[in-house]
Amino acid sequence: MYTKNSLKAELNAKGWRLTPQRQLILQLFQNLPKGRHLSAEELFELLEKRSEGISLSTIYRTLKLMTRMGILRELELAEVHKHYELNTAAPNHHHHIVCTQCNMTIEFENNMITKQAIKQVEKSGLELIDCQLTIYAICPQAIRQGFPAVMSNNWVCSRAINAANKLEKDEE
Amino acid sequence: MYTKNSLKAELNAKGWRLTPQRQLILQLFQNLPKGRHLSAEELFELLEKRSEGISLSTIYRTLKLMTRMGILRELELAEVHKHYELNTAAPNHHHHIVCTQCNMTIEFENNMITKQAIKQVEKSGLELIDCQLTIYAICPQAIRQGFPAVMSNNWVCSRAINAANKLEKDEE
DNA sequence: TTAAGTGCAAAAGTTTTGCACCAAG
DNA sequence: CTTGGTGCAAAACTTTTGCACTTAA
Repeated sequence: MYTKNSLKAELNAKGWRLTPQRQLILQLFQNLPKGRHLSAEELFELLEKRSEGISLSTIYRTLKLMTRMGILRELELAEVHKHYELNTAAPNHHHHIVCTQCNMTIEFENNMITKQAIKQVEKSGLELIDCQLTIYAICPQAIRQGFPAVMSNNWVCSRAINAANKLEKDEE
Repeated sequence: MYTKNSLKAELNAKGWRLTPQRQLILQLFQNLPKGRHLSAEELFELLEKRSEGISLSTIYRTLKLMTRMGILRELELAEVHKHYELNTAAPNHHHHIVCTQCNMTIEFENNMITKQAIKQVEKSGLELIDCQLTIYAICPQAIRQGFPAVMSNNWVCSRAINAANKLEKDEE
């Protein structure tokens, strides 16, 4: 959990500055419901709604910076865009199962995986920033529709629609 | 390992067709050195060099199709583009460590991780297609340069350059 | 024969950049 | 003050699509 001051300290240590935009973006991530992640575009729209507009380019620049600093983690899910969420200490890392057909995402924690990741990275002599197990799978709905044929490129299983609706609600 | 016939069978079973382009692309992936993966653009250039040009759109379409069929796996490494490689049976899946600064990639196998992934996905009732643990880390070179400050956006550590040179050679 | 696949060119997106201005340290 | 950050608009890329033409089955 960052305070204004600890964020400032960490930035300044590297010759970077604390700006209202950076503060706002981090704060927003810290208030996000657990398990929720945002793309650059979503973040942009969220801020616009609150009329605390930040330009898209600043958002892109900030997301990249914070990812490099290890403050955010960049998720590469089946969806088109990169998504971001707060990075937490290694043993609390969570991982994702994604339906390749409908993008439905399930989050889970599994310490054994995280531990193995730490072991692997130590063995290689690098320094861990983040680790993510992404499992690509097909959900039962999609199987029932006869994956991988039948459905068109835009086919969306109903679970996905439910998940999308749920997210919409969370935002209100 | 697909033969022309087994590929054809699998395609036809879903109402799709075997085309010279699809055959060529799959063949190319099957001949790739172990651990090598390609982006759409790289694949395009590789084919162009051999004057067996396939249009970029066909390449994109084919990569997507084969990923959905489970023939290829889509890797989301730190690099900009998606990369693709042959998908193998689950217990042989390998995972990646990527330096977020220089994109240097280390491949490793770890059955415990794969087993946990299988367990997780079974628990959730979906059907596994692929699982990838991606570890984001910083390599010693990058640390020495004072990560995460100092280096510009384009900074590339020498290890990356070595790795790149090595790849070039593999291609000849 | 006919439905699917290809290539091309155009469109749609996403992400990055140059530059003038502003502001944190 | 001076260096880094922001916003804007333009540029650069990546990926998708419409369409006419080919071709696998």
